[in-house]
This record gives sequence, C-alpha cells and structure tokens, in this order.
Amino acid sequence: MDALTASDATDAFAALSQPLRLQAYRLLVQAGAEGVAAGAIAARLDVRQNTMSANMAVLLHAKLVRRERRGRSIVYFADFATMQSLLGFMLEDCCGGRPDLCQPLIQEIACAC
Amino acid sequence: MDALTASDATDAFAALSQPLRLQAYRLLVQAGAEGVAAGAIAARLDVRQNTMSANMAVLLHAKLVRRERRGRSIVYFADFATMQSLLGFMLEDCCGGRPDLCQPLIQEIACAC
DNA sequence: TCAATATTTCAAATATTCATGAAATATGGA
DNA sequence: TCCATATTTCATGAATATTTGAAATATTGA
Repeated sequence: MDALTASDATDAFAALSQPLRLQAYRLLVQAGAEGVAAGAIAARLDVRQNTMSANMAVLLHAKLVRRERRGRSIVYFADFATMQSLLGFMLEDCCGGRPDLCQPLIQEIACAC
Repeated sequence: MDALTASDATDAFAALSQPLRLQAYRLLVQAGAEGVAAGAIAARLDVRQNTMSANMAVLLHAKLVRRERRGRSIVYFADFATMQSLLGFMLEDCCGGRPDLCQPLIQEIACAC
C-alpha cells in the first residue's frame, strides 16, 4: 500500500480518538476476515444505529475499515493495510542511529499478537 | 509498563490527531534520547511558543512525551514505553486464529524502523 | 538584585465534533 | 407491488477543542 500523508495520519488518529469508534475498530480487528454487520456492531456496543453509522463513516473515511453489502446487511472489516501504514508513519526513523531502542519495541508489539 | 485503559488510548490518539502535535511527536521520535527543547520545537514547526506549549501539554497529558528542565530550557522526549502500550492495545487479539494475517504486519512495521 | 531569556498559564473568541430524531435509501419476501 | 428489515443521511443544538494576546513563573549571568 502507499505511504500515508500527514493528513491521512491525523484523520486516522482522529478516527481512533473516540471511545465508540475505538471499540468498534478493535471489535473488527478481532473479528478479522469474517467482519461484523453494522447492526451487530451497534447492538454489541449498545448504541443507536444512526449514531454507530455516523461513527463508522468516520472510520471508513480514514480508510481504517472497509464495508461490503451482504443481502440486507452491510458488513464491516478492519483494513490491516492502513493500520500497517499508520504504524509505519508513526515509527518512521525512530531508530536513526539507535536500533537498540527500537528492537525491544518491535519485539513487544509482536508479543501483543 | 502497564497496559493502557481505553481512556488512555483515546487520549493518546486524540493527542496524535492534530497536525502540529503529530509533527512534534514525530520530531521527538526521530530525535530519540537527545530530545528537543520547547523553543526549538516551536521554531522548527514555525508556530508561536504558547501555541506549541498548549499542544505539548496535550502530548504530555497523554504520556506520549516526557520533559526535563535543562538550565533555561525545557527539553522534551518521546516516551517509547507509551507508544509500545498503544500499539499493543490496537493490535490486541488481532491474530485470534489467523497468525498468517498478523505476521506480515509485524514484518512491515519492523522494516519501517 | 536586576534585566534578559525560556517557557507556561490564563481567559476569551472561534471552530469543530457529537448524539439525536426524523426522513431517506436499498434489499428481500409475500 | 407492498411491507418489513437494515442501514444511512440530514439538520440541529450542546459540548469540546484550538489559537491568541497578555500576564506569570523560573533560570541565568552581570
């Protein structure tokens, strides 16, 4: 995937900076390739559908999620390529001369998976 | 370091969702252990000192940066432990049953360093 | 102690974000 | 075609964030 612009990155961070959206995003990260239907996300997080829809639109605009119609439902998925770009943007050049600082960081992220 | 709460995570993302703060944070990530003085950050990003100061306070509250007085200057540093926790929070359980999806992600992040 | 430097804090005006109710759109089945 | 289901879009008011000028704090050196 392409590198993010600074504006793409701030959009993504803004999208993740709201509790409901962060919860929804983590739900989709955990659901993986199966995705979760719009209504199921709202039910799971106990909010109205239109509130959830407005918030999903923010995640969608930030390209952190994708969606796909399946019959009457619309199923959302986390977009891992964007997450990857975002992390790359944040960490860019973090090791300029100090790989000893960076290596344990990578190690720990790997463990979170 | 401790695991982040959802509130810590949204605070951190909110802090990174503003262009000036994201630029400042990346500057500190790249500067590493040397850090950058408050005035130098403002000068480098071409904003007034009090505007920069208010924005650094947001990064500080989110624990994404630390600071330390050195003579007349106050020097800021990126806090890598918080970044690590934040990435862990985002990626938690992302591989529930699908390590094949997660491994290339980790690989790519490692390359960004 | 006095003045200069480096930075933060405060209060205010402006701009942005958020949840909501109501209306609109799209799909599937009788 | 008609109705129910699933979801989004729109307009609005309330809450929150952002920048700014002015004033305050802390440090250094003469």
